[in-house]
Order: sequence, then structure tokens, then C-alpha cells
Amino acid sequence: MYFVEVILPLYLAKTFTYSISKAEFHFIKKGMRVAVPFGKSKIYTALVIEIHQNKPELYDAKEIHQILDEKPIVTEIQIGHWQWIASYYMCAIGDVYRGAMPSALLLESETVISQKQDLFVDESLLSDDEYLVYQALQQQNSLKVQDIISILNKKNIFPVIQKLIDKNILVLQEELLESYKPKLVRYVRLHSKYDSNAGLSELLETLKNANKQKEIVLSYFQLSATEKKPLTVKRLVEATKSSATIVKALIEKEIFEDYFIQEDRVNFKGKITDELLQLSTAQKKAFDGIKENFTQKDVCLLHGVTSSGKTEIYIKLIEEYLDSGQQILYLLPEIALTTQLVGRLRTYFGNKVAVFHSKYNNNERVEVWNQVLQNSEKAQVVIGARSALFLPFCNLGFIIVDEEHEQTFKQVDPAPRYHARDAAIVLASSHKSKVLLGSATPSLETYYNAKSGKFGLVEISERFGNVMMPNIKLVDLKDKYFRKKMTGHFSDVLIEEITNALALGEQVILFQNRRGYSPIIECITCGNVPQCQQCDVSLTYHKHKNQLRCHYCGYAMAKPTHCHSCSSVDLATKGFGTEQIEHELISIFPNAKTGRMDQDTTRGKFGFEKIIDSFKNREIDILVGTQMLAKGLDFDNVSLVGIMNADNMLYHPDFRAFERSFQMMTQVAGRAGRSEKQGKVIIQTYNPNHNTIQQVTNNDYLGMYKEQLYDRQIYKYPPYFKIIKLTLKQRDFDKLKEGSMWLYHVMKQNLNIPVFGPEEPAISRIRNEFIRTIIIKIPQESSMISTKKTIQKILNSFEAVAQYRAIKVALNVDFY
DNA sequence: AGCACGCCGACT
DNA sequence: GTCGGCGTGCTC
Repeated sequence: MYFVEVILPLYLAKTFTYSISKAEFHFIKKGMRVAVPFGKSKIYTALVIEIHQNKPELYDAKEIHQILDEKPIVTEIQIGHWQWIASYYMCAIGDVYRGAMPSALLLESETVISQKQDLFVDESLLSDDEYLVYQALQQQNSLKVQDIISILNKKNIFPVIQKLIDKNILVLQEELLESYKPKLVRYVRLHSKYDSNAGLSELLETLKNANKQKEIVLSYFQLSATEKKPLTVKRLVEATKSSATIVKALIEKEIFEDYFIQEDRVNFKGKITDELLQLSTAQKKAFDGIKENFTQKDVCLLHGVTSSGKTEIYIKLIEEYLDSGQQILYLLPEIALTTQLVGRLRTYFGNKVAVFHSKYNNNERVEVWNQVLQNSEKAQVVIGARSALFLPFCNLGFIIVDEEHEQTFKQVDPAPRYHARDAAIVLASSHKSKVLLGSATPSLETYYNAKSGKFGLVEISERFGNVMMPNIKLVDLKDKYFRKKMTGHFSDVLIEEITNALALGEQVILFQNRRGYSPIIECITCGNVPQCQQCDVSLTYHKHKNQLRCHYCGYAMAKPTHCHSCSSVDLATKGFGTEQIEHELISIFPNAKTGRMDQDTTRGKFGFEKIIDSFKNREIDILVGTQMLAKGLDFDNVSLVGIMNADNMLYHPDFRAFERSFQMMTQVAGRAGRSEKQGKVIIQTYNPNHNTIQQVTNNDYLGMYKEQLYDRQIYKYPPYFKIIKLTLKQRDFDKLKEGSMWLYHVMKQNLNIPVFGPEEPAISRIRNEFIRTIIIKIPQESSMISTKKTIQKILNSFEAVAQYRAIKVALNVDFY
């Protein structure tokens, strides 16, 4: 009796037991994948986490379907880390497994329908639907469920299939589809019969009437003599300016033969610089400080103002860990940033740099996974967004979390809702490795940890190359509107500064944290604002497509010509977004070239790079963008940054609104003045005296930190309180209201800590589901673990109530 | 999560 | 009478 415990890639908290043979028992190891039947018909890719001989008593374990790996592809450290994530972030281990593995490694079965061999069918006994399926099977020998759905044009096809099975016509099969395909490159060589030089002259003789073919054969000899390496078909065709057909003809004549070599999809072919990286005095001091800290502490915060040259320090540190033969993980908040950074790191570390992020396709991800697992030379330094954390490191020495304050490190949906920075610190401790957090505007939590001595702290207060901090000017919008000094959304001061910058051939960045043309359209006569049918939000106007769109569910409609409520044609736009700013720019500066960077213009794999590149190449004079601009991009010719409206960030109903506004404005301002000249920043605001705005102006991080920390303590927020947010969703408004009230009361009674809610969020309905939230605040002194246990118990009894079962509850631990 | 079962209203 | 809606329960 031999068994394995496995994790399934489903929302299931439990592990499952399957039986295996004795031979399999000796072969299977923890961390290997096995295909297992689960439920009525499906086969899933499960992960073995235990091998044992304890027969389950309550049920008969099914046998596994097949073993998928020769060797473990997940390490024991990973399994431990996943279990930590599942318990800390209160989600199912299956969720973590599914989120962590590249989907190409998680094969699911698909039902394949085919016809029985050698059968006689009396077609008159078939119904119309049955006949259609039968006919389709005469054309192709197998069909998928989806095919039949489209053939019959209805959803529930199972009864039809069942009848055909009963009539002994069909068979069903579950097929596992291997989705990873190695990239094969086609090479060409002389056919093996010419291995000895014997037939060569004869060969050319046979081609004397086929000039083009002869030419290629001669080129082949020439190319392989000069290049001294195997020749790809592609290269040969290009070099001879011929076509693949002629090569094919030669292969058919058995003069050439082709063969395939597996190649990595991602390959760096550039040059590695010989130059040694020289750190400035300030950088060197920080570098030494970090190393000094690492002798005492496992985590260190590098707090360096914008353009203080943090990257060079990272590179120096990476160099040291590389020399000691360890793997390095470099986490970035956004994929958009990787291209720039990868290019830079590759000039130092060449092919040792691997990249891993969500825009990579499945095949590319599997390759990086395997390289990391094998501790391959090619993946010594891994750069990636948060999910790179899940790679199978075996010898991890160092983790960098760059721009650690960025909220994109926290996954919101789906589960696991983990924070990559915090999970990285835990991962590092199981690898006994070090973590460096870097930011110009650290999160309050991290700075608090550094100040309290939990983390080391190293600060750089000057910019690299003695560049001055930008000069920040405030423009009071109330005053400017009153004095009629505004053109659209541009104050006279901003226009003047842009004019000056353009005259000097310098570039300008304008920041508006809102995409679209203007948020809403309002009827002047009756005040009606078009709303989304499925969500509790107003529709956003997009001028370019002349559409109204919902930013939550993606619903789009043509812009109405008249009010749907009172039929008036007087419709006005209210508020403004990037698109409108760009539009106004064009009329104010008709000669300047403008560009826009937001979610709408950066779609596609290289959308972002295209805009960045054309801005870098100075094809764009003025770039308008959303917060994407705030993310550590380096431009050397930007002398002016304008923040169109600082207020809409400040007044978000969120306890982090001021912290975030400070970070965002400071980061955007940091894009200004990268060369000798001091950069200028114009902030347009209705509240020039607001503390946060003053702190940005004076570059007063510490002031912001102290003020916010004080508020956090009073209002019971992190770092003093841990926060768990529960989001309840259901289509039925009343049932949701009732259920959330029940849950709130039970939580309140059983947890001796602050519980708030059930609150109706600002957007109370998305995709026709109503939403309520409950917030639980756990003080530092109470136990996180026992509180979570109690919460889990309460949720279990909540689900046991039949009328509440339809309510979906999502848990967000350390919600951001 | 998926998937089947089972019960109910609305159409050929 | 069937089709399709979604509430319920289970998966080693």
C-alpha cells in the first residue's frame, strides 16, 4: 500500500491522497508532478508534496494517471514557502500552486470525442443533432467539446453525446495536452552520403543544369568554411538571396539534409562591457553601509533620493553575489520597467540575466523556470515582476526589491493576495539569504521597520553627479481661475515654462493621474450622468473613439447625442484626463510634438517601449501620462515636469492617500533635471498649503513620515495594526446586506479587536454583483495566527448557513 | 474551481 | 412536453 499526498491547482484547501504502485513509490519524489483523475471525468496536474504508506480510512484512494516528471521541478523550500503564503494570506494551497506555476506546466485534460471503429450506422435512427455530430466525425476523426458546441450551436450538448454513446457510435477519451513546445531551429548540412569526399565532384556535375541549386551548394561550402559553425536554413537562404523552396528541392534530392537543434527562446547576443563600474563617493558609502548592515541583519532598506544612482549600487552587490556563485532575484514593480533595466544589466552580466514576467508567453516562462531549477548559468540573475518570486531557486543568495513602496507588489486578484516584498523577505529567510529594499520614497511600513531596527537603513541624500534636486513651484488654481489666467487646464505659469523649455530644445512631462478624455458626461438641463448598466460607476468619456466606457467591466457604448433621461442635447464634460490634456496641448502648442502614455496607448507587448523610445529619441517634445510615468524611468533631457492637478490624488478615500500622493508627486518630480541643469516642477493645485504638498515641495520625506505615522497610530492603521479586509459579493442585494451584517456581528463578538463595517464601498456594484466590505484591525500585541484561526472558524460557520452560501467572500490580508 | 444533479419557469 | 436557469454538493 503506497500513497502520495498531492496539491491540486484548484480553490481547495485540502491535499488529496492517491495510491501508487511499489515501483512508483520508489520513483516519485516530493516536487514532482503527477496527472490524477479528479471528480467524474477530469484529469489535473497535481503536485506531490508527501509520499507515505498510510491508507486513508474514509475512502478508497484513486490511482494516479501518470507521472509527469523525471525529477522534481519544485523544491522543498518552495513548497514550504507556498504553505506559508497560503496560511499567512489565508488562501487555499491550490490557489498558490496555480498562481506560482507557469500555466504550461499545469496541463488539464480535455475530452476528446471520436467515433468507434468499423461500425454500421443506421442514419435514419439518429435525431438531427445526433446526425450533425455523426456527420462531423466523418470529416475529422476527433472532436472537442467546444467544437460540438459550435456545430450544434447550443450549450448543453451532453445529452446528445450520451445518446450517441448509448447507440454505440461514440467513445470519449480524456487527453492530456502538453503545451510546452521547445523552440527548434532548422539547420542544414550536406547529406551523410557525402561524408567521405568521394562524391563531391560528381555532385556538382549532377547540378550543372540547375544553376540556382548549384549556387546554393557552393555558398554552403563557402559559408561553412568561413563561419566554422552549423548553418541554419534561414542563414543560408538569406546569404544566397534564394528561397526555402530551392533548399527544399536540394533536401529532396538528398544532397542536403536538415536537422533540428533546440534553442532557448530568449538569448542575449550583445556585447559585455569591459568597463568597471565606478561608484561615486556617496554610492560607495551606501554600498559599504549595506554590506555592514548585512553582517547583522537580513533585510536592509536603501533610501536614496530620486536619481541618486541606486541601480549602480545594486549592480555592484549583484557582482559580489555572482562571484560567490549564488542566484540573485531582482524584483521590479512593473513589467514596463524591465526592458530598460535588463538592457543595462546585460551589458554587465551578459547572458547570466534572465527575465520573468507576465507578458512572457508560456513557453518562455517554462524555459526560465527550468534554467532557474537547474541553477543554469543563464539564470544567475533573474529580473521579474512579483511572480518571479515563485521560481524554483536552489541557491538563492540575494533579493533586491526595487521601488519597494509600489503597491503593484501586492496582488489584489485572484488569490493568493500576497505582497511580493513581504513574501520575498520570508523566502530569503528560508534560503538564509539577504534582502535589499530600495526606494526614494519608502512605504511607511518599511521605513518604520528600518527605524525600529528590524531592518538596516542606509540613506543617500544627494543625487548622482551632484545634480540638484528639482525646483518645485506651486500654482494656486483657485487664484488662477479667479484671475482668468487659465487656458483650459493650463495656468499661465505652466504655459510659460513649457514655452521656455521647448525653446531650449528640452523635453517636458505632464502628469495627470486619470486616463480618458474627461471622466464623465453630464446633461446640463437635468444633471443626468450616464451610468454603467452593470456597475455602480459613471461612464468615462473617451474622445478618440467617441465612446463612453466603464473602467471596471470594460463596457463601452457610443457617445450619446442627447440625454437619455430628458432628451436635451446640452451635454457637458466634467473633470479631465490625459486625453483631454493632450488635446489642449495641441491647440496651445501647435508646433510641439506630443505623446500620451496611459493604459490606452501602451497596450500590446511593446506598446510601452515604443512610446518610451520615441520620447528618448526626442521624437516627442511633450509627454502626457498617468502614474506610469512615476516609475523610475530615466530621461536625460527632461527639464520640466508639470503636475496638472495634485488634488484628485489627495482626496481619495483611502488611509494611504497622503502617503501615495507624496510618493507619486516626488517620483514624477524626480524625472526632472537629470543633467547639469536644475530641473523645474510645476504643481497645479487648489490646496498649495496642504501639508503633503508642502512636504513634496520641500523634499521632506521625514516630515511626511512622522505626520502620517501619527495618523496611522490614532486611526488604527499599519504599521501599528495589521489589516484584513473581507470583500463580500453577491447578485442579490438584500441577501448580501443580511449576510454581511451577520458576519460583522459574529466577528465583532468573537474577536476582541476592532472590526468595522459592513461598509458599502464607493463603487458598490461591479458586473452586477453587489459589494460589501468588512475591515478587521489586528493590534501589534495580539496574535496574528490565533486571530486568523478564529476568522477562519467564523467563515466556516458562515458558509454552513445555507442562505449565505451564495455570498462569495474574498480575504485580503495586509490589504493595500 | 468544475461539474453533475435536481428542481423550477418558458418556449417549440 | 423539453430547454436552460442556477442552487447544492462533492471531488482522494
